[in-house]
Amino acid sequence: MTGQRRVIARVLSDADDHPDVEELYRRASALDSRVSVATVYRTVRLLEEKGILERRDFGGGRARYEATEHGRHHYHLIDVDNGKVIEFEDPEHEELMRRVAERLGFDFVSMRLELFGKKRPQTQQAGKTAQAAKRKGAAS
Amino acid sequence: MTGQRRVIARVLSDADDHPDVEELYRRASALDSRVSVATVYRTVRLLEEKGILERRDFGGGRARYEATEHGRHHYHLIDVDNGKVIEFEDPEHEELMRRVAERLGFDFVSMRLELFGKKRPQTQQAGKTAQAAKRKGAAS
DNA sequence: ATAGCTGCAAACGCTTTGCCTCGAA
DNA sequence: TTCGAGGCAAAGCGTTTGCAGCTAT
Repeated sequence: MTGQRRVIARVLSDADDHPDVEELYRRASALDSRVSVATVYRTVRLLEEKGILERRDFGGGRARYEATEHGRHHYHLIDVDNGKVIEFEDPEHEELMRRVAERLGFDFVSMRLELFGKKRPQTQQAGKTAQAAKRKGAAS
Repeated sequence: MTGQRRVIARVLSDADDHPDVEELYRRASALDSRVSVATVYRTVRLLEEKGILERRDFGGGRARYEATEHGRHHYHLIDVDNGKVIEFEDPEHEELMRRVAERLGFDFVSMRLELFGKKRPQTQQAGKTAQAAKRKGAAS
């Protein structure tokens, strides 16, 4: 394992948001200026194949990544005004979809679910989820 | 309105599947060899802006289109083995997601839901939905 | 006649890849 | 020393666009 791969892996495991390749490249470059975008692409693909990382597509043309969560799945709510991503759980959901697939004569393989919303301005009791999201830069 | 736009519009309204631009171009060319891909792209974008058409992204890099349905929404189950798309309804779903958004302090704007599955081989009682899907070529 | 549409090919944005060098083991 | 990893730049892919000519109205 080389230095650049180590750096990229570190950036990825440190990230608690959903960076795209450009952002990963930026963060990795800050730690070690020798990394190139090509290596970020290659590393990210490698880690995805190993199941360590998951590629997400929130629209907007670029892939975004997050560490694979073993256990509870979560879904994403994208703020249409600023692209920020809020994670949420919905335990019943997968079971529901599993039944739908079954009803259609299919075995459930996976699903993709994204919610798009606008922050409700009036009631400010959004809770810590929104607060946590607010801390990061644009498009977490 | 020119001939090529008419042809493309016709191909689109005739389609009961989810063609991508390449496929639309193929079908339109068969009716009128004067159409170009650029025009297909332009027309499809135009119709989407007018709300007549909806762009879908089922993964695989290319956009796919279907006529806007006024009224009941539907979702898509993609057969991972051959890319075929089966539509299904789930009336409660949107209401469910609307509540999730609300709980997070957001107004629901839209959602994206895709199911990926493998056709179950044993029980052959899949029903007409699967039958209907079977009639079309690859990737409906 | 004229505003708008079309075809063609070039340009674009993201991602991949060929090739040759470099570095880890 | 050897073989995989990395850098760079070119290529690839779907999509968009500039430009000049053509077409409905």
